[in-house]
Amino acid sequence: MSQDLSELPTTSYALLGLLTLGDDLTGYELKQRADRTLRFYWSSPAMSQVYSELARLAQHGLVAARDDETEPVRRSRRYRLTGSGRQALTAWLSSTEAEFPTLKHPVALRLLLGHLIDPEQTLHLLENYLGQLAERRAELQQVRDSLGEAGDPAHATHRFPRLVADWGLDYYGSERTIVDDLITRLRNGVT
Amino acid sequence: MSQDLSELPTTSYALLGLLTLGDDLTGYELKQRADRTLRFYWSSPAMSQVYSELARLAQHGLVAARDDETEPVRRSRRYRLTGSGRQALTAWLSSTEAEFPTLKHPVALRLLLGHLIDPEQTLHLLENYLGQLAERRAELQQVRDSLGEAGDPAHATHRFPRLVADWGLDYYGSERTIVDDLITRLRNGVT
DNA sequence: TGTAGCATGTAAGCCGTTACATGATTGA
DNA sequence: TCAATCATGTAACGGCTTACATGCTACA
Repeated sequence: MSQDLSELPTTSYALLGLLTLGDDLTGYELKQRADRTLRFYWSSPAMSQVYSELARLAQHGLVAARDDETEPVRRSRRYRLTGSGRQALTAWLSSTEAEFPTLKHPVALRLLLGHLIDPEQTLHLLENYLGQLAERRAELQQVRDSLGEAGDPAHATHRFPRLVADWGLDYYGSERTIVDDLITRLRNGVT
Repeated sequence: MSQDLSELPTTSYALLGLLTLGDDLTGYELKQRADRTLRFYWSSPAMSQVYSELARLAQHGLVAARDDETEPVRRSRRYRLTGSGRQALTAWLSSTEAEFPTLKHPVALRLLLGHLIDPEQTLHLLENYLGQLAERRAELQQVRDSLGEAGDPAHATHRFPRLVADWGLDYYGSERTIVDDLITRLRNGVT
C-alpha cells in the first residue's frame, strides 16, 4: 500500500491533516470539522467527496477504518490516521512547494464589468458584499474564540489553528476597509 | 439560439465580459487578456478551454465568429460579442447575486499543520510566500500602470479595471503585512 | 408520529487541466 | 534554418458537485 508519493490532490492532504488535529472521526464528523476550519481558506468538500476521499485514503493505507461492531447493516465507521498516513503527510509538507493561492472573486469580476450596469447596482453589489463579509467574519470569530488564548497551556495544540484563524480575521478586516474605500471612490465620481 | 438564461458557468460570463472591454479578439488574444486581468481575481482558463468556451458561446449565439477570409486551412478566427451576448451578460449581472469569494490558500493550509513540521520549515514557508507575493504584486502593478490615472479622459474606459487592479494591489499589500506579523509571532515563540 | 440530525454511500455530469497534434509566420 | 510565437483544436481524465437512495436515533 501507499507507494507513489504526493500523487494525491491537495484536498486529500487537507483531510488527512484534519485527522491529525484530534481523534478518530467518522466521515460525517470529518465533514463537520472541514466546515468549521477548512472552509475559510480552502474549501469544504461535499459530503459525498469526503466519503470517496476516505475510501481512497484507506486504499492507499493512509487511514484505517474501524467499523463499529454493532451488527446493523452499516452504522458508524471511524477513521484514524495510520503511520504511513502521517509519514505521507509530513513528506508532502516538507518535500513539495506550496502553490500560490487561488482566488475566485465574483464581486471583483462584476466590478470589472461596472460599465455595463448602472452605478446604483454597482454600489449595491459592494454593499451586499460588505454584509456577507461581516457574516463570514462573525462565523470565523466564533471559531477563533473556541481556540483559546495565546499562552494558555490548555490550548497549546491550537497554536497553529489559532494563527490561521487570526490570519483569516485580518484578511476579512482588510477586505472590509478596501471595499469601504472603493465605495467612497465610486460615490465621489471620477474615480 | 440563446434561450436558457444564466445556465452558463461564471467563467463563460467572464470571457464574455472581456469581449466587451475592447475589440474583437481571437481565442489566442482572449487568453492573453485573461492572463493580464482575469488571472488576478478569477482564474485564467487554459488555452484549450478558451477555444471550447468560445465554441459554446457561439452555439448559444452570444458571440459570432468572423473567419479571416484568407484561404489557408484554419488561420485566424475573430470573435465579437453579439447583441444577445451583451444582453445575456447584463441580464446575468443584474439578475443574479454575486457569490462569496472562494479562496484556495495552500500556505494557510500548511500553516494549520505547523505542528507536523519543524519551526524553521514553517518560517521558510511564509518567507517564500512573501517572495511570491511581491512578484505577483509587481506584475499587477504593471497592469495597473498601463491603465492610466483617475481623471485622465484618455483612459476613461479603464475606470473599472483600474478600481479592480487597485483592489488587488491593496489585497496583496495587506496580505504582506499580515504574514509579516505572523512571522514575528512565530519567531517570538508562545502565541 | 413525524421531523431533524446522524450516517453512508452511488451515479451522472460539468468544469477545467494536461497532453497531444498540427501548421503558419517572423525574426535571429 | 531553426526557434519562438501565433493560432486552433481533440482526447483523456481528474476533481468536485448535485441529485438520489437508504436507514437509524432522538426528540417534540
